[in-house]
Amino acid sequence: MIFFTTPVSRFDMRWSQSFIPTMKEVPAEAEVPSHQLMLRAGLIRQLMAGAYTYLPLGYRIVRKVSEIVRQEMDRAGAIELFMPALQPIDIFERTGRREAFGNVLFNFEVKRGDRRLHLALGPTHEEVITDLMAKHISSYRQLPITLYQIQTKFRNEERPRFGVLRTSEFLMKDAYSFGTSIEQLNAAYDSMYQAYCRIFERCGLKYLPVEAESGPIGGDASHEFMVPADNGEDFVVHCPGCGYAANQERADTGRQSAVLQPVAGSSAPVRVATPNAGSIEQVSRLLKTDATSFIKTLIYVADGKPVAVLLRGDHTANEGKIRRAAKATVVELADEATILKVTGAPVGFAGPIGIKCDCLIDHDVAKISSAITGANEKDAHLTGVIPGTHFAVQGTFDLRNAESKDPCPKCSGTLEIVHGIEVGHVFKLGTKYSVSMDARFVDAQEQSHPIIMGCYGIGVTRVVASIVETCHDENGIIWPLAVAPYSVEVIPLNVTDAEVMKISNQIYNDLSAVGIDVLMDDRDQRPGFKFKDADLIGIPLRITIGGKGLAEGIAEIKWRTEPDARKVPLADAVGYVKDLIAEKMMG
RNA sequence: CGGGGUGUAGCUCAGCUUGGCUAGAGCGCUACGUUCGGGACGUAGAGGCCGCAGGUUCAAAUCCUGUCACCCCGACCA
Repeated sequence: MIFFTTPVSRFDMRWSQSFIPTMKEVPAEAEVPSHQLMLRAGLIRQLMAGAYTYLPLGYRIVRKVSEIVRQEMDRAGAIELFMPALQPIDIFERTGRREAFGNVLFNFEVKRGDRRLHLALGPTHEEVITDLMAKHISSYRQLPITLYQIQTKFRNEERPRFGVLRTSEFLMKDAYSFGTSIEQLNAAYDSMYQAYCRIFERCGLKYLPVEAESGPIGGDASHEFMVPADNGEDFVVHCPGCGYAANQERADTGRQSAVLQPVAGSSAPVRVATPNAGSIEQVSRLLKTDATSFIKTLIYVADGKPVAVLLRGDHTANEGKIRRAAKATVVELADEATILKVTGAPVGFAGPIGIKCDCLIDHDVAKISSAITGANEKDAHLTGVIPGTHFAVQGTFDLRNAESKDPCPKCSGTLEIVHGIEVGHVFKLGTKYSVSMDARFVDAQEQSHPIIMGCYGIGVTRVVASIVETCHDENGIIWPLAVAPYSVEVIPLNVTDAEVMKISNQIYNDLSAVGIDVLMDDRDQRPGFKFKDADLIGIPLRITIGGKGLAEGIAEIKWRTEPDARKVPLADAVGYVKDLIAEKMMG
C-alpha cells in the first residue's frame, strides 16, 4: 500500500456516518479566525475556558500533525516513550520549580487510605524524565540519547484565550537529550533544530526560527519557532534583508556607540517648574513637547549598586541588556529610598546632571540635540540639556527593546517587528535538572559528572491552530495536503440519482483502495449547501459528480485554492487525482 | 489579579431604558409538498426555570443585591 499523505488508520468516511457539525454563523465567543473557523468547520467544541474537545474531523488533523512530528523525531534519532501526566509534587520541589511555576502548576491532594497524596498535573516533563535517567544511566557508554513523547500537558493559564491557541490543557511533543559533553548537546540540538524545520515545512507553515533568551548558558542556546500571524501574542524582531530574527527580549540592534565632546559656548540648561508632573506623559503635555525629546532616567540596582539608565523618553528598558552592560548578575528597579538617595528627589524627577551614581546611556540618547530631563529636584525639570556637554557621554550602549526601523545588527538592513505564534522551542538546558535530580554518569576515567541535557518542545494543538490562522480565506479553511483531515472530498450532487451515486461510490472506493484519504458528502442536501461546507472544512481536492458532468462523461476536479474545476473523463478521474496528490506531496 | 463586556430556543440575536396579556425573529431541527450546479420555498410542528440565588412589587426576562459562567484589554506565561 502506498501512502500519499500522512497516514492515519482510516482512509474513507461518509459524511452521513461521521459527526461533522458545521455552522453557518460565527459563534459570538470566537474572535480570532482560527477559533471561529475551527468551531464553524466542526473541528472543536469548548467544554470550558481553556479546554476543548477535538471532534472527529479536528482530531484527524491532530493525528496527522502528530504523525509528522513522530516521523521526523524518529528520523532525527529520538526514541518515543510515554510518561505519566500525573506526578508527585515532590519532584517539583526537588528542582525548585514548584515555586517557579507557582499557580500555573495544577496541584491538589487526594486521599489514599489514611494518607494524603499531593499530586501535580505535568506542565512538562523534565523532572519525570530526569528522574528516570538518573535511575538508569550510569555510564558514558549509554549516552548520548534523545527521548520524546507526545502527551497532554496541563498549565493553569491565568487567562486562556484565542480558542485553541492558549489553553490549560494541550497536546505537546516534548523531547529531552542527554549527553556527556557540550559537543553531544550541540549535536542533539542541531539535529532537533533541523527536524523542527522539516516538521513545520511539512505542515505547510511559514515559520521563523528566532533567537530567544537563553538564560545562564548564553550564546545560541535557545531558539523559538514562530509562525508570523497578526494574532500572535509574541513579538518577533526580524530583518527581511538577512533573515536575522530574535524575540523582543533578546533582539540586538545595529546601533553604534558614541562618545560626545562638549559643545563650546552653549547655554546652560533652563530649569522649569513642573509641579506634580512626574511622568513623561504629564511633563510633555505641560511643556507641549514630544516624548522623543525627553531623556528618561531609570534608577536600577545592579548587584547592590545603584546605576542610572538613560533612555530616550519613548523607549522601553530591556533588563537583560542592562544586566550585561552593567556586568551584573542581578539588576532590578531601585526602590524609592534609593532613588531619593541618588537623585535627591522623589520618583519622577531623576536626571543625569548631578546624579550621585554611574550612568549607562543608550545609543539614542546621544542623538538628542536638546533634551528635557529631570532636575533631580522635586517638581522641576531641565530643558535644553545637551548630551556630552551638560553631562558626560563616554560611550553608549544598547539598553532598550528593539523597535521597528532599528538598524539590523547583522547586516545593513532595517528591522521590523512582526507578531508571531510560538509553535516550538529548543533549549540547551545544561545541567540544571541533572544536578538537582542527581542524574550522573561516569566517564572513561571513572569520574562522575552530571548529564548534559537539552529540551525541545512543539505545541501540537497550537500547530493545528496556527495552520488555520494562516491558511484560510473568506470561505473557510485551506488545509495543506499533508495535514488535511481528508485529501479528497467527493460530492455527489444528487444522492437520489442512482447513476450519480454509482459513479461517486466507485471513485470513492477506488481512491480509498489506493490509500487516499477520502470523504464523501453523501448527505441529501442541495449542491450550494455542500459546496459551502466543502469550502468551510477546506479539503484540498474536490471531486464533483453531477448530472451535467455525467452527460459529458466527466468528473469535475478542483483544488480548494482554485476558482474553476478541471473536467476529467470519469475513467481517468482516480488516476488523475492520484497523480495530482503525488505531485503535490513531492513538490 | 485589575479594567470592560455579555448571559433569553442547538446557533445568531431582538425585547430590558420606562415592570403588565400566552416571551419573539432569522438560521438549524421534525413531517409533508414543491424544488434541486454556490448555504431554496411553502404549510404544519417540536423546542425556553429569560445563567443561578435572594430581594423589591399586586405583578420581574425587565428594577436591586449577591453569585456563577463566558468573552475582550492589561498584568502573568519554567
